[in-house]
Amino acid sequence: MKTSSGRAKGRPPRLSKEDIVAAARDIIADEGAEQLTMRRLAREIGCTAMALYHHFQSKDDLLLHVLEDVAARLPHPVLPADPRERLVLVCGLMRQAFVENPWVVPLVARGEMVAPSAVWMTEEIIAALVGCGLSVEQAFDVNQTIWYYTAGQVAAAVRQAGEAGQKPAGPHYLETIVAEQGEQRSAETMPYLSRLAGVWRDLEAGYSYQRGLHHILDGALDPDSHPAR
Amino acid sequence: MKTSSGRAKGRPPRLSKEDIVAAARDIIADEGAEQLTMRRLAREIGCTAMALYHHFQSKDDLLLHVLEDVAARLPHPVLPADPRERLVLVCGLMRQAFVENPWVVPLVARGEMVAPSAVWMTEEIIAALVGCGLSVEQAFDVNQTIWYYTAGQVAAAVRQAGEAGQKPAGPHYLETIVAEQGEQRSAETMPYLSRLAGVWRDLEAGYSYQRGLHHILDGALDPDSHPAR
DNA sequence: ACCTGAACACCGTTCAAGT
DNA sequence: ACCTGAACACCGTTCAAGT
Repeated sequence: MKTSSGRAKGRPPRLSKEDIVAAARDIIADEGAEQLTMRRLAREIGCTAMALYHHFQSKDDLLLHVLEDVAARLPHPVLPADPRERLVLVCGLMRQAFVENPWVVPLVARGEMVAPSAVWMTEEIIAALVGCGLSVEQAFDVNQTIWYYTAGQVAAAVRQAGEAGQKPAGPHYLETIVAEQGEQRSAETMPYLSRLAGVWRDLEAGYSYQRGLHHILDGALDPDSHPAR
Repeated sequence: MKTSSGRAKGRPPRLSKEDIVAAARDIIADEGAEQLTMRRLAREIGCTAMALYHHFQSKDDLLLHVLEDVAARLPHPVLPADPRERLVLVCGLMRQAFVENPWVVPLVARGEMVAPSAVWMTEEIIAALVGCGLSVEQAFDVNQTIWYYTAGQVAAAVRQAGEAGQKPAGPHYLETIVAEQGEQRSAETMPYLSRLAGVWRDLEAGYSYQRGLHHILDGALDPDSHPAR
């Protein structure tokens, strides 16, 4: 019942916010966020770029709506009772959501944009941390730590996935550095890195987000690790 | 003795790579990385934008040289003998370097650019982790975890610092959400976040990178946390 | 070899005008 | 109220030409 007062005035809209958001979402999904420009979006919809500004204040405003649209479609499964299991599962869902929507990572990491439909994850994480025996303040702290870790890990994972798409994965920069300054000298100045250079990519591929998360939880849930503040 | 063979041919260069890099570094330091454009840089130096392309393949190539220049100027103090103390100190230096040069965060986090002059930090971290009793493979893993955490934390810290500069720090988005859907309903659907919304910024300001790092180390250096792989 | 001038193919956004 | 057309103020980069 949104027809506020009397009948609608003026020209009836040909474009709806929902349609524009949906079209933007499709372009990002199909061709990546870099391909989403106001002109490109307008071409897809069949209007001029300027018509979009009648529905959204700016491109950022539009992106905020796309973000909320994506967040509203995220899975919200039933969670296990054990708080630590809940924690690992929700963090995994959060990470998965970012991996599948890599364009939101820089926006959300910079803290400029947030989707109301996704805050339940943070609520669950803090609640589960409290369930593990932390105070609310401690839970806030650990939630931050987890978030920073997750954001950084996803950024790196997205990068690797992007690289895998195009090039035949040339030599890692560490190999280049070792090659440039010579193996002899490299082994002296950076013994570990010169050994690891060749297998760096393999080790990277074997990295487990969940294992790292468990390390953080092991350290953060230890009662001794939280002095009175 | 780089004058390879015979005397120099052609027109003597008016611009040097070093001068261009220095000018670019100054612009970024004074006005931020967003202000560095090829045209702006050329104006500063007193040439056309196109002249720059005779010294660098692209803007990215130029940025790579600026990055290396910055990395080469980072402090490299004597480190304590105790491996855990070394770890915390080197990570602090790394974080500090990023906080003081926020423009490198997205570049390095995406893994596209790396400065040879800064790899000693990674070498020290891995060596210290081995000194704490880990295998090289385990040390690699934990180094990744630390790196992800650091990258994410710095990105957030830089954001906050940027916000503090301009606006009088409007309400946090959590407060906005709570206000929009009502305190009553918010307290039901997200009890912890509705309680934390008002003090979120204060808690954020009280977050300690070092404390989070210690949590990670506590968990990761525990012998039980590394099953055979 | 080193640098210039003009141009290409883009951006997000403003603003006056049309229906 | 809704949309168009032209324009503004930018980008990074290419390419032929000058010295």
